[in-house]
Amino acid sequence: MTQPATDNPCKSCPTRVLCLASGLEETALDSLAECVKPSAPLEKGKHLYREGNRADRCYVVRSGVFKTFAMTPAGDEYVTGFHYPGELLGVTGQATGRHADSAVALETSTACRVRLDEMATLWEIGGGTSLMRMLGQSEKKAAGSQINLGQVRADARVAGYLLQLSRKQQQIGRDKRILHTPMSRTDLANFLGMTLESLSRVMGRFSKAGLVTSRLGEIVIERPDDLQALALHIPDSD
Amino acid sequence: MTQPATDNPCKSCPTRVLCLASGLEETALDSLAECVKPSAPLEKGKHLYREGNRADRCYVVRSGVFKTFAMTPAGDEYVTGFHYPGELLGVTGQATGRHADSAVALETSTACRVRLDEMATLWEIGGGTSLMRMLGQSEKKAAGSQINLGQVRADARVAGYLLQLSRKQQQIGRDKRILHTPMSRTDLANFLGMTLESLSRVMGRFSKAGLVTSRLGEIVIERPDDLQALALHIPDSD
DNA sequence: CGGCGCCTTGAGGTACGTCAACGAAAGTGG
DNA sequence: CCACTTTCGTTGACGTACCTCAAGGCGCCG
Repeated sequence: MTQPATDNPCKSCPTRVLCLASGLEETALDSLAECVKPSAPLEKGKHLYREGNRADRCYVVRSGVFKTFAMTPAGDEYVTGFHYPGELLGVTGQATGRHADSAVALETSTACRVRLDEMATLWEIGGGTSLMRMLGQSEKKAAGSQINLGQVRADARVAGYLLQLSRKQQQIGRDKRILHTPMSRTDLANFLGMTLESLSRVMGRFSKAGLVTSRLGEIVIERPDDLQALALHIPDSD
Repeated sequence: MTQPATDNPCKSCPTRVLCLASGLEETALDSLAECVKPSAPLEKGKHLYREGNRADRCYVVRSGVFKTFAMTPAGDEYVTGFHYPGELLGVTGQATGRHADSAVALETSTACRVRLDEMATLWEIGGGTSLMRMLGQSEKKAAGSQINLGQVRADARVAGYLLQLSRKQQQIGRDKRILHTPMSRTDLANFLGMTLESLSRVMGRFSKAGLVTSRLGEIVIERPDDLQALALHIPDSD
């Protein structure tokens, strides 16, 4: 980095190409930085927002990983997704003005706030299409998950999700073979609609077959083509 | 209706309270009608848009029901959702500029087009919060489906979806007990991640137990509480 | 060392997929 | 108007993948 430290967090943001800043003139970034404020780092386990909170803003993941989930009246947790840099969070809350899910950091993470009442200016400075693009990605990811969860076989659901994560890694400029997975097996199984034991067995089978190797907090894809054959093709859910 | 026929389709729209028009001043509706054009009625089986088409707009269902789906390279169809009046369609296409799914009318239906390049004016006339509200509902619906599909038992998935439809019926001002279901069993089973036969058996069991009665193209919920007990509670997915 | 998460591994039951035959409704042609 | 075909939904028998219950490694921290 030869350029000096700037007080504009958008100009120095590592994920700006994924974000609202994408496609904006350099000069518009100053205006953008007034609508979009990065949060202080949230440590593992800290909430970005909670179910029931007022939802007068939404968020963009800047670094780290977040988990979103909802509770049943019985107190069971239902994981609705894992969210990597460049992804929108908290949009569901805009339906009613109160968040319908909770978001918690799975490791030290940061997110940018976008206030709802600043969005009009966001459109004025030309960030509207970026916003729509991100919303589209968010819906597309949801649709991809939907198809993936529709799969009957547990192997297919796991393989499909690993590939989705792989695409995400590639999109944020990392090695697509190395999946960064700070979530617990419990959460992952919950999200994929299976039991902890089933997920463990599937991963065991994948490892034994040489499809993947799993270290602590990461999974390495060794043979993507074979995984692809197990999963059905998901319409590019980046 | 005592008022004369108007050439502003938004003012005469039966679903305007669900739509972008909600919350707008009466005077702003004229501006809104310039951004939002209703389509001619689409007959059953006609496409609103197709996978791969340019996505320079999105849609709001005005009447009828649409099915969205994607194809695998193998040619299998994957149903991603059924969409009732007041729901947004085609947002996923904004991610890349090309539609990632196809939308087809399940009965004679209409939808309003919202051109992407008109959205800036939509924000100017105050429709931005309505748009965000609708986007939020769309995401919320997706999250609800996600949780529902995460259910292991087929009974729970079916019960959960019937209740979701029930809420939708109520929202659009119809009897919440009577579900309007123009989709084929095949499509419904596909969407719910089970086989035709399983769905048939589940419905048979529900009918025999007196939980529902199913006529042609509609399902009547007789004992919502018992259905609720079968489904886990889904966070209000209106 | 002992307690506690977190994950793995094992044994057994069952819900759902698969295959296949049947029935009912709707569109077609004579 | 009635056989024919086609589509769609129901019902049955059987196998299997996954859930359930339960016990057993590991790593972490007191």
